[in-house]
Amino acid sequence: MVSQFPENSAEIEIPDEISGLRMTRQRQEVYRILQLERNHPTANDVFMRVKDRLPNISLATVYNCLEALVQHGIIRQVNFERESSRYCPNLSEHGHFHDAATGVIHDVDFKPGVNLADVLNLPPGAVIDDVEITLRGKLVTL
Amino acid sequence: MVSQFPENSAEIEIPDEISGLRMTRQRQEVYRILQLERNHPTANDVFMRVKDRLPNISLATVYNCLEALVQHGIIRQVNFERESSRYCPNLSEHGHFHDAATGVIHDVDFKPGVNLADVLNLPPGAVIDDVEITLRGKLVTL
DNA sequence: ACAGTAATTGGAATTATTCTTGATATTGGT
DNA sequence: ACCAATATCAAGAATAATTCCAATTACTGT
Repeated sequence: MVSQFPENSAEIEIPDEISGLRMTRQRQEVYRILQLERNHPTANDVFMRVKDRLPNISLATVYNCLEALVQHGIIRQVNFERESSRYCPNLSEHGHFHDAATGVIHDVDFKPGVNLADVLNLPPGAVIDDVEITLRGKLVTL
Repeated sequence: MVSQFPENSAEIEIPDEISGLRMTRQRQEVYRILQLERNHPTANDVFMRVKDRLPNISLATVYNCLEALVQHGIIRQVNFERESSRYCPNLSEHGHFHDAATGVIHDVDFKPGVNLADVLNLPPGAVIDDVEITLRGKLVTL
């Protein structure tokens, strides 16, 4: 089953299955919110938004859906300090800039052709599976 | 007051005050553990270790001490995913390599002369206060 | 020594997240 | 289409790290 409500202009088509994960109605709606809200929502943010469409969904289900999507590499889980986890659908390898003034989190792309080993003194024999770069600072209006 | 127990070979002298923070007995002992245990202990790890010397210390105090030390820039707080916070006395700007096999966390230094703006497409006007780089992977014996 | 401030304790409270259990839904085989 | 097996969901209880709070205790400057 693909998404209902084609009357909504912000509609996003989500298939029945993504990389081996069966996209149930709940997972579709959770995923849709992430596509629409590009501001790195928390599980609770997603929960509140998704209730518009699925009034009976539970927070536990939102957590389950997010976990399933993360596990299948469909979305990314992002953590800042000890704050609640945030989720983003941007799969390209990227970092995050956390604006201290506004609290807004901006995606930061790597410049092409950059190699980590050029920048860091990695321990010998280190094979990197995952990189996480977080910047904190302010946006100064020029 | 400086540290008692000079008979301990692993003794580390800790002054009465560090960068404006009064070093109480509890803060001294917490800080000492961090200097001795360079393996990024959690608050609870520190708590258990520090009880050898201060049997009546409370976990809340360990948290308070760690917070005071972090706030005064004497130690750094490091977070991995949603795991409990870890603490390290290495103040030089560095990243962390998390060995998935052993769970050990290695400090990773930046190569000299590297500028973040060379590597990342920062949003215009971004002033960076803090950088956090975490790598996850395995150490392969060559 | 005294008053005022800061730090410590121990336990309760908080918060994000996970777990558990029973109900629902979906799939594949016949 | 029907049934059994499996997967998912919902609701609330449980957990774990951390913070908060109120009552002592320690330290500081005068």
